[in-house]
Formats: sequence, C-alpha cells, structure tokens
Amino acid sequence: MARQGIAGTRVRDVASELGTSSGLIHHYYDSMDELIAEAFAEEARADLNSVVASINEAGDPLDRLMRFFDTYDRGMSDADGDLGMQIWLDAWAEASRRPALRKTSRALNEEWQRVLAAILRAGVAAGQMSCVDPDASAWRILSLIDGLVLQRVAHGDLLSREQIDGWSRLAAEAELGLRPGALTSDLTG
Amino acid sequence: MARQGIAGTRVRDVASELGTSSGLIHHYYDSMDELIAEAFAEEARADLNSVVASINEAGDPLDRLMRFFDTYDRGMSDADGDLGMQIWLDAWAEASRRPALRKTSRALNEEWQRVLAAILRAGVAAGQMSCVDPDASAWRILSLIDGLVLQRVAHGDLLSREQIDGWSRLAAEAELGLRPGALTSDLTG
DNA sequence: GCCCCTATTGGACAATTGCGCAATAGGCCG
DNA sequence: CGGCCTATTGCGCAATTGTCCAATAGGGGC
Repeated sequence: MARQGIAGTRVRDVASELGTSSGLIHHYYDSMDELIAEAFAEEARADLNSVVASINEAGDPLDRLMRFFDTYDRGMSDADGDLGMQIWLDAWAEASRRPALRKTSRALNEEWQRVLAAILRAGVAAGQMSCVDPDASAWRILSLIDGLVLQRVAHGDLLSREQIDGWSRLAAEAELGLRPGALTSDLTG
Repeated sequence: MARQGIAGTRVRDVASELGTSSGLIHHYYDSMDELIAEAFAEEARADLNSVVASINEAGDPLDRLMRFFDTYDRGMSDADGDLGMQIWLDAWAEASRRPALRKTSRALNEEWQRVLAAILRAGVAAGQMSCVDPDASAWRILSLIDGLVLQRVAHGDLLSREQIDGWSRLAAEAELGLRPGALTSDLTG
C-alpha cells in the first residue's frame, strides 16, 4: 500500500507478498475495500500505540511531550520511515472517497489529538506549560508536523529530517511558553 | 480529478466531461500521465497566480500578508472550495510515484514558500514584523495551513473553516511578533 | 479409516482500462 | 472542384482487475 498507493494495491499483490493465492484473500475478506480499511487501521493503530507506550514511561508532562517528539522523529529516521507517513498521506487523500477508510482515519486523528491535548492539559496543571486552549494547540502542533512531513514524503529532500524535527519542536515551545530548547531531548542532541 | 482522484481519473471520463471522444484526447496527449501532470500544473498555477495578483494590489507587507490569508480563506469558502485542496492532497500522495507530477508539485510548493518568505523579509525590513529566519517561518506558516486544511478535506467537518482560518492567522501573528488580531482583516472580522 | 469443516489452490469470467487505428468530416488554399 | 492537413469519431485490442468457483488438501473427532 505504501509503495503503490492505496488505490493501486491489487489483490494479487497482497497475495504474492504473503506467498499465497488471491482466492485465499477473498476467503477472509469479502471485498478489497474491506481489506484496505483494516490494513490501514492495523498499521496506524500500531504507530499510535507505540507512541502512547513511550509516553507512559515518562514522568512529568514535559518529559512526555519530549518523548512524543522523539518517537515521531524516530519513525521518520527508520529505513523506510517515509513509507509510514506515505500511507497516511494516501489515506487522507482517499478518505473523502472511501467511507470506511475515512471513518478509521478520522477516529485515529482525533485520538492523536486527544493524546497530545491531555499532555498539554497536564502540563498546564503542573505549571510547566502555559496554554489558553489545549485542544487548539494540539491541533496546531500536530497539523504543523503533518504539513512539514507531507513536503518531505511528497518531494523527497525538499525539507530535511532535521529541519522538520527542529522546526516542529521550536513551534511547540513557542506555542506552550517554554524556553527555546526545552523540548530538545538528550537523544536528538 | 478532484472527484475521483488522480489515479482514478480515466481517459473516457475526461472525454465525456468535454463532450468528445477518447480518441481525441490521445490525439493531443501521448499518454494519460502527461495529461494529468499538465492539468494539475494548470489548475495549481492559476491558484498561485490569483493569490500573487491579490497580494500585489496591497501596499505594505502587513497588508500583503493579510491578503494572503484572505485569498486562502476565500478559496476554502467557495462552493467547491474543498475540491481545490483535494487535488493538492491527491497530488502530494501521488508525487512519490509519478515523477512528472512530483516535479510540478515541488516547484509550485517552493514558489508558494518564496512568495510568502518575500513578504516576511519585506515586513522585517519595514520594521512591521520580527522574524529570525523568514524561510523557516514561511515553511512553518504554510505547512500549518496545509496540515489543518488536510484534516478538513479528508474528514469533513472535523475542523471548521473558521477554526482553520483563525488558528493559522493566530499562529502567524505569534510567529512574526505581531499583536493578536493584527492579521484579522476587515473582510473576515 | 471415515467424516466434516476449514484452509488453500489455480484458473475462469466479466468488466474495465489505456491506447492504437482506420475512416470520416471540415476547413483552407489553389 | 480537388488536394491537403488537421480535427474528430467510434470501434477494437490486449492487458489488467476484482470476484467467484469448483476442486483439493489437511487435520481433528469419532
């Protein structure tokens, strides 16, 4: 799906990738749309769960926010890191035309926003961050990352990984009244 | 292309939309990819030109920036305003798989960034804005808008037009050291 | 060994697609 | 009117696709 696009994924491709026949695919899935929606849901939820798991290991809200960016950045630096976001890009583009996919995509995006907004609210309560509208701030931080990553996925090296990571942390610091560099973790130096 | 997706657009669809035959399409375009790349380029450049034309009517940099947001917002409120951004979303998703489309899409995105960065530089020179890195700021402002609009195109009414417009102006004000509301134009106010 | 249910195969089928092609129409120049 | 170039048609072809289906294999309970 990441290589050929959601619309360009054929039943036979899935079958040969799994080393089986196309008939078996239809034994488990009534239609191709059903398979696509479930495959995307599985992959996207795994990503979200991995970020949530990493966040929960951290202590105070600021650490959690740092881990949020760390995990996101690590996802980009993988061997096929861009492939993960390519699927998201395909899903967003196809969402308006595939109801099943739209439902999954929307629910997951809302969950990402809730996770981040919860961190911000906790940060405000702990006096670590200042933020008048955590929900709006969460949407802005996530949408900025999405928009920047989008350019990289679509246009290759137009923006570097370091620029995307640095710029999104910088914007989040400004958004939350943190001192510059407050979100620069030890890992990313 | 906006309705069915770039990959889902068929020669016969274009032909019937134009009231002619499929053979005629191939009389003018050697391949479908060529037609798609040119159609996208034409539409996207028209959008950019309309924004640039509107900007050039304004006087000082702050007015230009305001017009930038006005034109962007007006594009969203059109009857089929989301269709325009749907094409961009499709193009971004397909860019990594279609070299001709990627080249066009990348060049146009770079031009959008240059247009905005030029406004910011002029604003700094005129003492109206403060901004340490106009290129980075331009990418951030544009990417935030893209990321927010993306949610609306993909997921319908998840974010309202007013939220997207207000949030992106607010973020730009913060990014450029403007007083809150400085970018709220008379038209939208 | 027999039965039954599921897993799995490989191919058939109808629909759809991009593209090519032979044929026609239409206008312009002489 | 005749010749020529382009615009335009409508069909045909080969390739591809999702889906279905008859047939086989396999394994556990009796």
